[in-house]
Amino acid sequence: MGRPAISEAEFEKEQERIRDAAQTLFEQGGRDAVTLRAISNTIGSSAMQPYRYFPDGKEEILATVKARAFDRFTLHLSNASSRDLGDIAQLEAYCERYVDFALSDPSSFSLMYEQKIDEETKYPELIAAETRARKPVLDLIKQAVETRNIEDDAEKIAQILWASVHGLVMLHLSGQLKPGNSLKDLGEVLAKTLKSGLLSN
Amino acid sequence: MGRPAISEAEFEKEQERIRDAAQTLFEQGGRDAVTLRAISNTIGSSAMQPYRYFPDGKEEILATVKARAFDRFTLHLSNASSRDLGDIAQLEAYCERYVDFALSDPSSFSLMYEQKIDEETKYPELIAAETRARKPVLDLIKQAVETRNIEDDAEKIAQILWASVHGLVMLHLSGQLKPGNSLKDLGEVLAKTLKSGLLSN
DNA sequence: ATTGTATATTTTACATTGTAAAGTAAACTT
DNA sequence: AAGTTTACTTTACAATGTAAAATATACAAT
Repeated sequence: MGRPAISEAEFEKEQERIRDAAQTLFEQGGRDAVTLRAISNTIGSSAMQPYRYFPDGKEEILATVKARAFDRFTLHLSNASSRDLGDIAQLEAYCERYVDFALSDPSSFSLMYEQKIDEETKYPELIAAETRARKPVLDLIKQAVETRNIEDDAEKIAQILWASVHGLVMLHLSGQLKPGNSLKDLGEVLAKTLKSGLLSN
Repeated sequence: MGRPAISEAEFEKEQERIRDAAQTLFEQGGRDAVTLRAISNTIGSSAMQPYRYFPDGKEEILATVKARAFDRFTLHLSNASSRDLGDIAQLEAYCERYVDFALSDPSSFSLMYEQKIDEETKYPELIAAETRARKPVLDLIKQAVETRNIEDDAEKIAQILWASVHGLVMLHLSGQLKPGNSLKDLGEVLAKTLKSGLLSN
């Protein structure tokens, strides 16, 4: 009795339409362009419609856009692994890919790493997506650490490598690197320094 | 002829009251608590009053709050330099101070490094303030590079050191470091790695 | 067929925000 | 006393997120 509830598949399809709309708006006009009215306008519905599919409203919608950006990031990074390279060369390739992504889609990158308090606990999917992105690098490092008898914890090494590149990119994106030194140059110096630092243990 | 214009000193005093109000609001309730009505309420004026002293409105007011946060950061870092320590030990002290600051006032730190497009060109004072914070570290590194005949560019080294610590802290603040490894531990591994990497050249 | 009811969607309404524009007050000169 | 310039307030408005109410829809039961 009553109007039939839509199927789960349809529900998810509708979620996807909303997320697509939000993402397009984000790409075209940045964060501020993502409003519920703009989204609903795009999908041809009332302003309240998105709430049916994302009860938390705008915050939740943006979280899914973020998660998707992380997925693109993961994919982009995974293209860096060429099995025929040595582990160090592979790590360097990851580093380059990381920078590539941030430069090719800086607004997505900024969105991914913007800091909303407690968002990570509210949307664990975000943390999961970020972890997925980092995993290949971690695995590679674990393997390298084993091969080379490096004494440090592989996980810690992975995190500091990731964090170093991350910091470089973040400072670049917020315009706080000295203009003279390109990101590429600095990345090379960083890679060289970390490499010799790790191998000399 | 006409009501007398207030003196420059008074103008700046009024700016300071507004900035103080904004800063207090920020400290107590985060970014969202900083509204023009809350500010004007605090200083006992109409909502439009702040515009007299900051024509660009909210954005400009927040930029001054940011700049002041950078100044506090600079001060905090400057307390790290003990002349009786070696250069490496001093660098490690800076690193520790950096982390300290971010952990003791994470919301200010986030504000300082949040990414508003084109803000740096609109408010060059912000970039200047960030440069001031970094300068002691840069000087120290320049000196160390000279002393030790390291071949790399001191400026580049300074930037990658700064960026590495920055990245570590940023990831920590956005909850994206594995919970197991404390920031302190990772900072030590990072410091050790960079140190041996730089000195082995 | 009509009525009832559960679900889906829209309409309406409201509080909050930044800020433009118009209005008012104050203090000086003439 | 009148005029003018500066400081400040009041009013007004558009945009936004979203709660609450209203409506539409599609089935079941009678």
